[in-house]
Amino acid sequence: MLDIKFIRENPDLIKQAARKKRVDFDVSELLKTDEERKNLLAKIEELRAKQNKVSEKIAQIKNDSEKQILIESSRELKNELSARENEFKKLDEKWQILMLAVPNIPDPEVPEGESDAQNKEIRKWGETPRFDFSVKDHISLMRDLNLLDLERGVKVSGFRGYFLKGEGALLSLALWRLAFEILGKKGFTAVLAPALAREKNFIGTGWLPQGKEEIYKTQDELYLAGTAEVPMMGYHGDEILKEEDLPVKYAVFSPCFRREAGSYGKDTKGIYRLHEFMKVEQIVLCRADHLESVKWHEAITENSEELIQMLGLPYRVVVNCGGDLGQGQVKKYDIEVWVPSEEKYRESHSSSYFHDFQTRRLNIKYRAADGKIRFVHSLNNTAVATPRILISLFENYQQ
RNA sequence: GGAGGGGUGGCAGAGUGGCUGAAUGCGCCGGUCUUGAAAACCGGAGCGUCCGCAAGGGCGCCGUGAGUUCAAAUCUCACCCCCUCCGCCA
Repeated sequence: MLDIKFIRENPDLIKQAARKKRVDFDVSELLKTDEERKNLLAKIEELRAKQNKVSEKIAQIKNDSEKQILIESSRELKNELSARENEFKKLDEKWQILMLAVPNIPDPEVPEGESDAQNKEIRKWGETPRFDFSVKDHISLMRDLNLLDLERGVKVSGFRGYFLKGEGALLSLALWRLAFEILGKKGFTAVLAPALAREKNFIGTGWLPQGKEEIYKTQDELYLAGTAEVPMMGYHGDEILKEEDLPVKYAVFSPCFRREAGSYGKDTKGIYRLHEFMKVEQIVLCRADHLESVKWHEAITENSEELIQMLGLPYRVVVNCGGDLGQGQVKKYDIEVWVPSEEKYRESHSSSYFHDFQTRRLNIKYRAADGKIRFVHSLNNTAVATPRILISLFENYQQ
């Protein structure tokens, strides 16, 4: 969500943002609705002011017949008011829907492009390994060592189901622990978060309403989060933080659930794309300052690079193009690790910042040093996601 | 699953239809006193939004939403959450 005042003053920026993000959004419709809404609200408030004055008089007057006359006139006001209020309710609903669809403004450094194919590499680390034998993929490597059971995974869990066993299971635990270790040293608080969360957390983070197809819904009006970003951002919802407590930094572990609705044919083999996986996520809430956001964006990206470097995996960092950005994201880096069986770098981490797009929806503020209350800025990045990272780990180190 | 109690400002806690945006206490901010502090005393202070250069003013906000009423923190209904007891349970 953006500030309506900002939208009123900068409709062209919104227009450009929608174009760059390849989002279909009509600012002029929002502005028209906003204008109507504002005018109607002014009218309603005027009527209420009158109503309040009359009410006050009624309370004071003793004379019964005079009182009756006032009550009669108040009744008329009431009728007019409720008609206007009904009108307003419809208009406001439309306004809300449009407001939730407004894309955040991408950073000028975000490259033009339709999809991840146009993401731009900004740096590379490590040598891609050369093998003097024919390379196996992670599926056969892990299956041969009895660390992964996809067949029984599907039997039990359905399409994209899996079991990790033995050292495959233990290695996963070790990776989460390593992520907590590295981030703990940098002042991140370790958190185990629920994956089951209320709808408002999904709207707040921008996963809903647009991503409806991607999310599992339970029969109790709760949803399964696709990332710990959802519960962890909701954690401070409706709070006013102290400036001296910023930045707030969390390393959050949670299971992650994704329907993968738009990718039925994609990555159907192995453990790259799953309905259920585990992840340690970095979450940062910082002061409402662009440079502060940029600083932390670089920092959380480097944290993940540090982890990948410790694992000795060749990787590259790309800056995502406009068409590959989420609605709320200002800028995003993906880290892609080398997958020998595909001879490609593939996404393992995703690092983005949002300015106050999420915190405005979630109502997360802080009292700044000047006494003003502002929305904090939010950022997040993967620390490590399993089992996906295992693909590179097994394939790059095969002998 | 059953029975009961409750959600009010940073916190505690009054308030059962108009004089209540809300008593009181604690905490917070400013001042007096003091070498300095504490105590005491005096004063101040909610959030959002709209109009306005400003001073100021309008509207909304007592868990959420709907309703009754000329008028709702206060009455009615639904929902959410918390607490106590019983049952079940990793």
